[in-house]
Amino acid sequence: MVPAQRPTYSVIAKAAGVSEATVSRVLNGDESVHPDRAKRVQDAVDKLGYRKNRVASALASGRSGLIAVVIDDDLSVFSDPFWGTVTSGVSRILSENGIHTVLMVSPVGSIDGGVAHYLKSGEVDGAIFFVLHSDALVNNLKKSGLPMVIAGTPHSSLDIPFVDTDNFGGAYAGTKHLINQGCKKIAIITGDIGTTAAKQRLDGYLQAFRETGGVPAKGLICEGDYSLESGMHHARKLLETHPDVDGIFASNDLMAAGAVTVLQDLGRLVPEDVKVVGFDDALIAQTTRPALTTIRQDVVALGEAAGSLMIAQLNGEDVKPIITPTELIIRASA
Amino acid sequence: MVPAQRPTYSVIAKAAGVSEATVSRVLNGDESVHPDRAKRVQDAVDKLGYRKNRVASALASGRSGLIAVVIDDDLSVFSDPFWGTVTSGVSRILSENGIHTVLMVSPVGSIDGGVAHYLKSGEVDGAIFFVLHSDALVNNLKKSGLPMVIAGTPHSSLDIPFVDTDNFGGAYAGTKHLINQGCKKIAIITGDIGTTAAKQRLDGYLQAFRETGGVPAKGLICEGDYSLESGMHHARKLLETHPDVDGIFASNDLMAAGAVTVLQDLGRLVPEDVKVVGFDDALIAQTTRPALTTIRQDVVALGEAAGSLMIAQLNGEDVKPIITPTELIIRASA
DNA sequence: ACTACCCGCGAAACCGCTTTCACGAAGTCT
DNA sequence: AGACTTCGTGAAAGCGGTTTCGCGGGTAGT
Repeated sequence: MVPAQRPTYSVIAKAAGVSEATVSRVLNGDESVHPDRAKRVQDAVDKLGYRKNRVASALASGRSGLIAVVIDDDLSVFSDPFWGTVTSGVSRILSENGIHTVLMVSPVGSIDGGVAHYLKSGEVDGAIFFVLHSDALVNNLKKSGLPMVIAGTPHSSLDIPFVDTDNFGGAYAGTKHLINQGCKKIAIITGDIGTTAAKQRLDGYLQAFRETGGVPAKGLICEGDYSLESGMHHARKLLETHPDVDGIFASNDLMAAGAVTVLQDLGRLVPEDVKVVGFDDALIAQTTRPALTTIRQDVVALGEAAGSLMIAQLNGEDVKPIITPTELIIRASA
Repeated sequence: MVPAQRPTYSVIAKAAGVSEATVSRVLNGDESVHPDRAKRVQDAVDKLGYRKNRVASALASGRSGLIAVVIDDDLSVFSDPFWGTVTSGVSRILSENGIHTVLMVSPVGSIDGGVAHYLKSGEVDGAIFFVLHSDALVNNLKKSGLPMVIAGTPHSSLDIPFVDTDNFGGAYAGTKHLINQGCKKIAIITGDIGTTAAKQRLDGYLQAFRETGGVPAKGLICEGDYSLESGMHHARKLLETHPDVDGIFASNDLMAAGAVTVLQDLGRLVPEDVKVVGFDDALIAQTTRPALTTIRQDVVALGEAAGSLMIAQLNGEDVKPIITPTELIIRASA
């Protein structure tokens, strides 16, 4: 069975009695074509079920209609639903705009690796980066003029548009909630402090603290790394150094869950003796007993924001970073 | 800054003192070129850092170098890290073969929707499908000759290559483990029974049961839907109808986690009173307390298998379905 | 030694769309 | 009324590869 040959400009042009150039103009929204002829073209297109050949179009115009989503092939992607969810948000928005998402799961470390070459090669019209351990690549790419969006706050203050959760605000709200619940001695277990998100959450915590007029005692700030184990480890340590701790803000739910487990193992009641707040509203927040009070971030919205920021750039619009709001979800742990 | 113009065939051809046709032949592995000239071309390519323009190549050859990964925009993708992980496995294998992965997160229901059109349009060289609620689309697409791979067992026995976890074997092993641990009354909470995976896991459970000579009592087979809530719901119901249940095999870890939570809430000790086995070895299996004994499936391997099956097809090789093995991971819950 | 093949290679057409350029018609200005 | 713009449009030149076609020389067959 020969797959029905799709019509080309030449066919449409003939059918509409115009030149191929005019067909192209109509199909690309050039206003200067006379409405009558435009309509003739449109009719022919509809009638013949014409669909533009993306590849030919890309070759001629230099625009591929492809956006790369670059994910550092380090960790995260596996086991963490977070990035998958963001990606699907991105993909949805882009495809609504006729743009496809190509996935690059690859080590992003070097300025000069395969990814860098690919992105510079003009095969994609833009790139969205996840999980930045370093700004080096992005910084370098900026010179090439490639439209980019970073998901997560970049380290340095490049003027590259980014989207991020309101880490500061979320942490502030979580800490504030502990304060409002009457906690007097509130610790924080931070995430990997090499990430800006962890720093911002710490800042939110500090801000809430500051407003009470106090300063967190030394030792109440524990540097974790987002893992369950680090949550457990720091909870244990906290109970040794500060047996009177009565509130813990953890920078993610995993660490919060670890902390809860240890607290209970060591005879503390949650939330009666110690209240715990997490961050993310991941699944584990619901399955932990007591269920975790936590800061929900809207991951899909984050992806959609990244997508729309990219679209805006492609349209030559000025773009500003987007910070998506968080929401305090009150459950049983605080 | 003008981005350094990349060299084209014309430049390479001149540098090597051959025609563009010869350059093309060399770069596409045509054996018929004399080794000496081939080497001259190769040297020129290396020296000038030539990289083929994918788009131009696609237009001329009709092969785009793109494979679509089609994910039904229903559920799963969100909250379940599974598909993200498979996708990254696919992506890795494909990119090793110079092929890019384009992501389509979209409703796959209709035979005639946007996805179908896109896939038929020849813009991609093949498609890998995830999560099939219906074989209709795939079945229809088969006629067009598009190379396809299905991740997960298809419903009907199309002769489309697929990759899947050994659902039957895994469930059998999990149930067997419960039996070996001395459980007398073992329930199963199945996944969405509309999926073949759920059916196969149920079959594995039944098989293990059958070998004991017994038949599962009515009401021990609970039809869940892979969600945390359904795990909780059915655990609650089980305790009502069969208070003496002493083993639960859940078709995924999420439901297992839900079941454990409920069991504990209702005063049962896990694993002392009731033993629980999950499936997947997802992150939540490790974070649940007690940590879940579960059936690990190698999700990355699954993705890689899907990728390599696609590569094989593109190379015109004959392909057979791939079933990846599972492994019983014994933790604390059983 | 003469015809029949085969083989490596270059010329050129072609893939389907975009964009520049120039031309004729219509409109504007002095 | 003549000179100068402006505007809509088509012809044609790409975009950067791939592939068909046919040529010339070497090999094989008789």
